[in-house]
Amino acid sequence: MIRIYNTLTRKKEEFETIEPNEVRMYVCGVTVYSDAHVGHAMSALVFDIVRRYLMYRGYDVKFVMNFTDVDDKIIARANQNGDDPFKLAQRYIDSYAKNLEDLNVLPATSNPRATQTMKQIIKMVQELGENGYAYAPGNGDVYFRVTKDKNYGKLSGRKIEEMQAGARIEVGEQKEHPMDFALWKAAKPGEPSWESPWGKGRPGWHIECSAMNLAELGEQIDIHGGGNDLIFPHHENEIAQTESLTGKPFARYWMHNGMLQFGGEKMSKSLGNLITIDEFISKHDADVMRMLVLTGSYRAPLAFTDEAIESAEKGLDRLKSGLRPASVSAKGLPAGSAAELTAQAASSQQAFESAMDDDFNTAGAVAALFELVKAINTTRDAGATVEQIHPAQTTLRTLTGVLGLRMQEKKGSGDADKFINLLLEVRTEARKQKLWAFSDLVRDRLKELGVAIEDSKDGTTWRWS
RNA sequence: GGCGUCGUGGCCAAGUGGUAAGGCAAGGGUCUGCAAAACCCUGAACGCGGGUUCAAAUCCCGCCGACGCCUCCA
Repeated sequence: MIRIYNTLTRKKEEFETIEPNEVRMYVCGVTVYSDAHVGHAMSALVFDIVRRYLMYRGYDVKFVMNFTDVDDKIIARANQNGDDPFKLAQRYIDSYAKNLEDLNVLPATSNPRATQTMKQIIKMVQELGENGYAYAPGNGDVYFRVTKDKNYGKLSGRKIEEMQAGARIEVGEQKEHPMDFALWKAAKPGEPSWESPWGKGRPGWHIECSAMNLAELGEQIDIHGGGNDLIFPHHENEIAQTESLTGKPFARYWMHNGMLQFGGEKMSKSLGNLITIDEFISKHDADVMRMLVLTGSYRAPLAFTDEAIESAEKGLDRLKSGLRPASVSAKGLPAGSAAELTAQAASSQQAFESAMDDDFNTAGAVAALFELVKAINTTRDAGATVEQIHPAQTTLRTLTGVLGLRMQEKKGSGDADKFINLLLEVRTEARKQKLWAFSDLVRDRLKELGVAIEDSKDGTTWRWS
């Protein structure tokens, strides 16, 4: 039984889907006006891991992630560059899609966009108006009437009366209540706009997610995810809009990931303390970013430091060490000893599952994998054959795959292989003649070129490092 | 100020009532010409103060501290 921490109830709850064996899942994507940073990567990775695990557990997962492709910041950025806002958004959508692919994030079942959901958005705003939850003061804006919604604040644990201190009304807005928020915004000159019953305008930020959910997944979904900075106001407002319209509970489980910390603070565009996904990928294997997320806890803040990155990198190497083949000249172990390893693999798998079942405790799951790696390595060292460690390695490969790790050894160009092998042949000959200085020189120089050599009694092996 | 998350060895981090996982780093060892890798061994860690209990890192109260949200934000 899977248990999930639900932001709505502030408790871990048993996971029960609306439809048997089917999970309807929606994750808030990004507003596409600049390059995505590693904080976005964290969120994408967290929900990719959730999704992969649910799939492993036999669920058919419908996974929707949106793109906010019309918004103040996109327009501002486009104006600044003399660019077309739609083209700009498309460019960043493409680049984010590439980032996700690099990070080995499974493609969403669908990626709806605000601009392609306009009809449903307008319809929804209209219906909210008919129900008395929305009002149009006549300036072309439409607002949501929070005082009409008795449950407003239930996700973030806030009360309307207590929030008024921080609320403010922008010039030109005509809100009945300071906490009311825009469903539809009148177009200013030169802005992209759509025809609507209230004149030319564009949607407010929150309504698009409500409309896309409704269009893609229906009135009720199982899991709604996003960063915890979206709890208020974004998700609170989504709930208000959707539930005011349908009269049904919207999402069963609200999941929120913690923020990536950089220099003790949240990494964010407004603080400017960010590292883009492209930058990270250019320096590290994408698995390293995933490993960083896996060794932490998805709901807690994650420190993005050089030390943490290095630790993740080393941990990843260690996991990979479990996949190295046994020596072909290994003598083999008695059947009983080999069976012990297979039994260890089964119990590691159980430990992995019970950790993951408990609110996707990836740190505990990875620990189970490390124990499996140790068992494999020990058995290999003891002289097991390739076949004897193979079943355990298959388990390791499967479970790291559930976490979305690629576990690929680094590769150089294939052309180099034969020259490296030749060089090592020469070096082996030199070692026979005890030409240590020469042998070490070859090793050191290859190391500088990224080729790591390991001598053992069975011969010399090498790999890209 | 309000809401929330959290404080476990040098660092990251699991565990949430019954003798404290795991990874990284450190030290020692096996193997090796030397390295590397792997393996073995070592390490007086539960923020502070009360309380409940036979028993608390784990529950309750108070305090201190960190971070997030309360305004666009994954």
